[in-house]
Amino acid sequence: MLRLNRMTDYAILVLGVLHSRPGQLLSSAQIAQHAQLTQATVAKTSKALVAAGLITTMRGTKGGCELAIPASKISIADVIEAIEGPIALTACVEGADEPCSVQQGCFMSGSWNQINGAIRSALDGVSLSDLFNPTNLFPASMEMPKHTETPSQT
Amino acid sequence: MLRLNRMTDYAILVLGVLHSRPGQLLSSAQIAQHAQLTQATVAKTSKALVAAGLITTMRGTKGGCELAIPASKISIADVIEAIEGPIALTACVEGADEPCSVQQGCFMSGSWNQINGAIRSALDGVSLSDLFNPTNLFPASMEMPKHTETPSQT
DNA sequence: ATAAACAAGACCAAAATAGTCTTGTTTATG
DNA sequence: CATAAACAAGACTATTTTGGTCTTGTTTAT
Repeated sequence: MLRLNRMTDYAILVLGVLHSRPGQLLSSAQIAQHAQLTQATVAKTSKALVAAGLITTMRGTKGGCELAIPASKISIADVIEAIEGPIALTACVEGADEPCSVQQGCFMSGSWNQINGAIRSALDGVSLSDLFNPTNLFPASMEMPKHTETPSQT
Repeated sequence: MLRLNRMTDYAILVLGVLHSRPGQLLSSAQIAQHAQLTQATVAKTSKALVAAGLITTMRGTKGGCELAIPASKISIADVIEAIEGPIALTACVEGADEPCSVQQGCFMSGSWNQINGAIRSALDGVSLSDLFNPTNLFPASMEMPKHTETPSQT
């Protein structure tokens, strides 16, 4: 199972809380309460989101966080990259120092770029507002009972 | 970074070795030698590949492994699923027992199916033979120097 | 009967991840 | 100016996951 870090999951939650309260500066403690996380975990998550430019923070009393850009402009890929780094399936080569210890192994190489590109565009194609309002993604087709009329069947 | 398990990487190597010697029964020790892995690791990898029906094994002296189906019929998705289980990015819900501990969190839900579907088809679209012969994927365009004529530029 | 191979699972080690804690800096307010 | 509330940064620990090994058992050709 390819799976997201739990921290990425938390990041989505945090962004979701901020999204649900547009224009408000929320302290990490408030976010923690809404997302049912500890303040420390929210703070840790926020750090990466700030670094990635997805949220902005104000320090001092009355400080807090808010979305830096609208949720519709933030893709899932952005969040994953903010927390987990570049999106790429790696095989054979992990870093770059050891190209490949096996001669026979490196018949591949090029194809991963193709695969990674496809995955990235899949993740890039869904914004946080899509995620938070799933109806955006299902414009009246799909999941419909069979007996209901469907506009245009695939 | 979304990354493959190292075991999945090994599985691709093992399949690559088998693919490079079609029709031969190779013992796990032989595969290990070619893939520069230990016999034990190859055996562990093979177990999952057998369970997934990607390779077949013969027991006893003269026993060994071979591809159960041609490499062109095995997709990257097949290999990943064989080793890592179902392909799906999970967020919010990990398993199924605890639907979501956060009310505000589960505004999402549906969209992940969309995302997962896209990722799966990306991984499904590349077979092992594509991976082993990357030229299949680059039918004379892409990575070409600018000054060379390109059939149809995007 | 024996040896070479796979089968299966227990088990340990190592690495990655999650989570906590401490210390420091910024800023509004009385 | 002092204080309290908030973010900032990073060290540190614990947990979980992953990787790898080992042992025992079964199958089969010679």
